[in-house]
Amino acid sequence: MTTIHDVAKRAGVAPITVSRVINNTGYISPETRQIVNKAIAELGYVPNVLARSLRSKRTNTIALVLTDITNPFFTIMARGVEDTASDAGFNVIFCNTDESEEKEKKYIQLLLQKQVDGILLVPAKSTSKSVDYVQERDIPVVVLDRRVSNNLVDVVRCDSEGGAYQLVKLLIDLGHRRIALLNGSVDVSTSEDRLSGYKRAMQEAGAEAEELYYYGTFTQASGYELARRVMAQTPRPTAIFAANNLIAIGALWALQEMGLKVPEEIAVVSFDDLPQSLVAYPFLTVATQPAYEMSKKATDLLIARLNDKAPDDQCQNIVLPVELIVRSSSGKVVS
Amino acid sequence: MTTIHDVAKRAGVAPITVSRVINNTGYISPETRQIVNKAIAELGYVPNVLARSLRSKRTNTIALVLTDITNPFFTIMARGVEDTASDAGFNVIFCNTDESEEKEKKYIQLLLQKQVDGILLVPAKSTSKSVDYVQERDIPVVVLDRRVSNNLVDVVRCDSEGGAYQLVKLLIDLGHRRIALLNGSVDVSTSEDRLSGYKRAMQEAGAEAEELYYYGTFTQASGYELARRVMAQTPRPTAIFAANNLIAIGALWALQEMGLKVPEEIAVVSFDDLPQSLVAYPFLTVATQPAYEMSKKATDLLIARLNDKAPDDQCQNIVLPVELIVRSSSGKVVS
DNA sequence: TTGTAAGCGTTATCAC
DNA sequence: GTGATAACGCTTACAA
Repeated sequence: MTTIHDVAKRAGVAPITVSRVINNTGYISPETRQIVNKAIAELGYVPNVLARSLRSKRTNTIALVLTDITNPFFTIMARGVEDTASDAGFNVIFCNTDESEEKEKKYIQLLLQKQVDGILLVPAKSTSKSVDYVQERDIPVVVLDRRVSNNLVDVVRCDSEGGAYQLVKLLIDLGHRRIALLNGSVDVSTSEDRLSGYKRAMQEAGAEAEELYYYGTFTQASGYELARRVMAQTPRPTAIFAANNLIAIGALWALQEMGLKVPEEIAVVSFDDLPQSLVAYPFLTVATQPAYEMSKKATDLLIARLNDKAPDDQCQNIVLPVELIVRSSSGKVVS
Repeated sequence: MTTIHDVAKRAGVAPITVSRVINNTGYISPETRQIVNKAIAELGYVPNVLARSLRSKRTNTIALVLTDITNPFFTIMARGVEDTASDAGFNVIFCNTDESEEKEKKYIQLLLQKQVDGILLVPAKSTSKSVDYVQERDIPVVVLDRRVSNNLVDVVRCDSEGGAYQLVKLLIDLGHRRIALLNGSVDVSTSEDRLSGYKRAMQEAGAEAEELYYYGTFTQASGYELARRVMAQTPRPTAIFAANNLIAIGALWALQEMGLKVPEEIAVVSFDDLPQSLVAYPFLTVATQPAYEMSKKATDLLIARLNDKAPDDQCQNIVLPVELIVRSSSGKVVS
């Protein structure tokens, strides 16, 4: 393996001079720089960032801890973080927790071992102890997508309550009163907030509006399960509000199996859109979150913290608006 | 920051003893182990893997270099690599090259700087010099999903030629003779192989079968573009073979805009399925690749190489079969 | 503009 | 079973 010493010897300079050339620090005469660069090229030298980081106490690496990268919402988020971090000279390590607090803890520990400069966290549970654990070790954290019980932390997320309200309001305006919410997991703030928005809209609709909500998980399997259960009731709901895109798809599978036509026999709306590039015939009415923009904002904030560019006397709580996209699955006015 | 020295001092032992406890190496008396573990817990000590790796020359980290993680095919691959590597005690760094040789080169360099133990590479071009560059520095590489001009490297991929043949054969058996292939990029082996399979099937069909193929990129935008161009011809093709899922979706957008019904007015088949969890009403006839299994195999092979468990006198060339899934988009027999 | 010396936190090597 | 010492490859602090 070629080290900085080998390069220095070949160039006839001291190792620190090579270091200065590599890092563009301090004054170097053009001639020396050229000689050093020649030696680097001839030897095919690649600096060892482990050694660099050990000495400099900076890894230029941040981590994104999320629940499941195969969910397109998080895939897009991952791209947003990667693109933003990369532009700022940072690398990103991704970790999937599968909504498990235990996995989250394990990964957080690993990341601290790796001396990451900062962490972006989508907490598995709103009661997550991970934020405290990281903060105790003086590593900056920014919480992404979900609220967390700890107040002394930066949070960047979208307006789940407002989005849910808009979707349910739309259904109500279309004439629906029996609207079932197929929700995600308990203990996740987005579930709670979407329920709050649902309740607000339902309560505004008055006494005939009947609240029907069910917790599950944010997966297609759970959406399928809940939809079957809900549709077995009498009288049946006339509309379904799925708390995310995977739940919505699971529900659509169930409805199709049961021979129910959307939106004629049952209206469906959902939180989270699917990326345009993955859908042949878009027909789901959704509240869509700016996933890319959100992750970009969070990454910028984290990097600002790393560079002491953000006022650390107070935490930021950034809430981005969601956009209602009305397509055919919500149907027309019900008489 | 708490170091191994702090723990050693508190436990009244030498640093190396703490090291032995952490790593479970050598003989340690149960009492000493307990004392050390107590000190670790009390101080909230987290080992610095930078220092460890610098000394031990092992990072327990591998890298997956792919083109775009927002393509579900690669998202699944990423999960496969992560899950497999994690089980074997390795961490994974992901990099998106966006099919750019330049980005690929930049990332490869970065990964070598980070001293990754090995690299899984989906090469941007089949002429990629990256494999050589990495091998010159004695880092094991396994090439994933695509062939590469260098023969002295392990490759794990799927049978693009066979899958393409099956899809086109299906169309031919259904009566189609004017079949347009909307292909991916030139210089990517999967494009070449899918074209080969297409040609083989077309040639078997005899003289009336008219070869129509177009190169683009593996994106929805390109599929849209090519479909518009192809469908403007007279006489029009009666079937489209999209070289991947994104191209297929782009083509479907174009066909819908042009008011052409699938499969009544034009049949469509595609390479790569979309994950079940993302599709409400599956209707595309596809050749689906075992992405998760492929990435698992590749990761296992790489890790075997890292542990000197694979015979290194010869490279492996693993080709996995693809599966034909016939749905409605390919239509019924054309009279 | 360039160089010397020391140290980052850990483990390999050898010793007891 | 446990420990002393040196070294991994680099950069900080200080000097010249």
